[in-house]
Amino acid sequence: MKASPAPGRRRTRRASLSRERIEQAALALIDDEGLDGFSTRKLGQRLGCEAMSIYHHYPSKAHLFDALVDRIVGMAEIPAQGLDPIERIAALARGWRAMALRHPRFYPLLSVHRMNSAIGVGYLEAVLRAFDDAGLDRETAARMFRVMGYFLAGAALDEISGYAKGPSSMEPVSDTQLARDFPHIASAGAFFSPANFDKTFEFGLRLFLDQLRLRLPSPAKGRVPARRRS
Amino acid sequence: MKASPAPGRRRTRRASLSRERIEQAALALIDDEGLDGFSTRKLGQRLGCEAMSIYHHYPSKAHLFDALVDRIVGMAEIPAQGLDPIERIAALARGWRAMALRHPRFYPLLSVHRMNSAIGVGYLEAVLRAFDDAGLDRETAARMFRVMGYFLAGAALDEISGYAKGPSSMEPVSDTQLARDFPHIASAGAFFSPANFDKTFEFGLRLFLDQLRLRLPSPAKGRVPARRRS
DNA sequence: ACCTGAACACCGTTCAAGT
DNA sequence: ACCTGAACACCGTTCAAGT
Repeated sequence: MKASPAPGRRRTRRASLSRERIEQAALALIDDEGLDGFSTRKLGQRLGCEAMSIYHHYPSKAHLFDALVDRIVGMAEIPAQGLDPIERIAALARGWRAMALRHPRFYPLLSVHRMNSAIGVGYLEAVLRAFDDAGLDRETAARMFRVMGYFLAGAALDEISGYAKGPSSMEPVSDTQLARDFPHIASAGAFFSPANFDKTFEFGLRLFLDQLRLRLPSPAKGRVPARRRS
Repeated sequence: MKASPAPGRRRTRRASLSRERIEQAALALIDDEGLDGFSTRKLGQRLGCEAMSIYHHYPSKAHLFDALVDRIVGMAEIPAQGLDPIERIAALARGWRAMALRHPRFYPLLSVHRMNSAIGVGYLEAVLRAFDDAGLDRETAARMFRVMGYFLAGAALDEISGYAKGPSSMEPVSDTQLARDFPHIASAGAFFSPANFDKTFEFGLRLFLDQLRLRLPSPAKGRVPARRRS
């Protein structure tokens, strides 16, 4: 992990630059030092080249980060289309969360990123298709899709900021003040710990899926839903 | 709005610096130019002082931003405690959203900020108290509180990135490709427009409140719920 | 106590030049 | 085609100094 030159073949001078190498090194740098710790100069250092060499492969840092978004979103699991739509939706939700937690330092960027690349839209298409396949009308499917996305974004951000120290530094409330002035928060604190992230996520997902089932036109239990026109 | 010196009294040399003035100018700067456009030097320019003068009032930029978080969260409406708990929860949800949209360029920072100041925890306390007052057991109250927070965070971020151009710049999917390769997204696009933000938010809020009512021990219709011990 | 100004160690990116 | 190195216009922050 220390830019070991791998002295094998002689054709590559110094493991010449490529999008693949750059993106992997960029992701590793962000995993290690966070978005604030990232810089093109540090990335160049890891790659054994000048910072400016990167600009031959990406027109700007923003474009490199766009590529990272695609790479990470592309890692999110998409269940087979033959499965039951509700099962698919649940798997997509859990897959999104797993993807977010695989690169927690990067996720804050993803959470404000508009996913309008082919890979991003392709992922969203797979999710929305599951809602359509479940038998919801178009409007309900679209809104349920959106609401689940809200839940997923918020859950990921909460879990990530729950792991990190966070940028807050002013006057954190002490435990004694918490118990005295904020009794509800104090007594619920145990449920907000990282050990509870799984349970809270599954609780929220079940809540959502319960409402989803209530909105289905028929029970559709175990039935293969017909593909909608087009 | 252009640093007009307001030539009134002669006691103040040049409207001397204060936390109040600094924070208001900082917020205005972020509203105008976004978090990326903010810098202590630009802020000094707006205040008619050197950038370093700010450091006499805050130990660092992070501390100034913490103060802005408090200031903005403090603006979120907290409904009177006498109201019905479910009404309170709905008002708190709408109030959070309104607060987020009042300073959309700042909200991305708030979304990853740990709210552990007295003001932040005080706000969370008011929200969680409403869930407890509704009659839920402690664990359900804590998890419902968290899940609503997830929904609110995701909704705010989606609406904000829906207004802005966003950092994405690579190869946005064209409308013709969208219609061809991503038919579900294409036909649902109308429901994702800013004009639909209100409806989607209210849809999600109702979905959540419906599940909340299902979990209440008794209908509790119009009844004033007893305060829980302590 | 409150503010200044030079300085330091960083950024992303432009540009002309090297191979 | 691919990479370099100096340079430019920025950052947040330290520090010694001014009033």
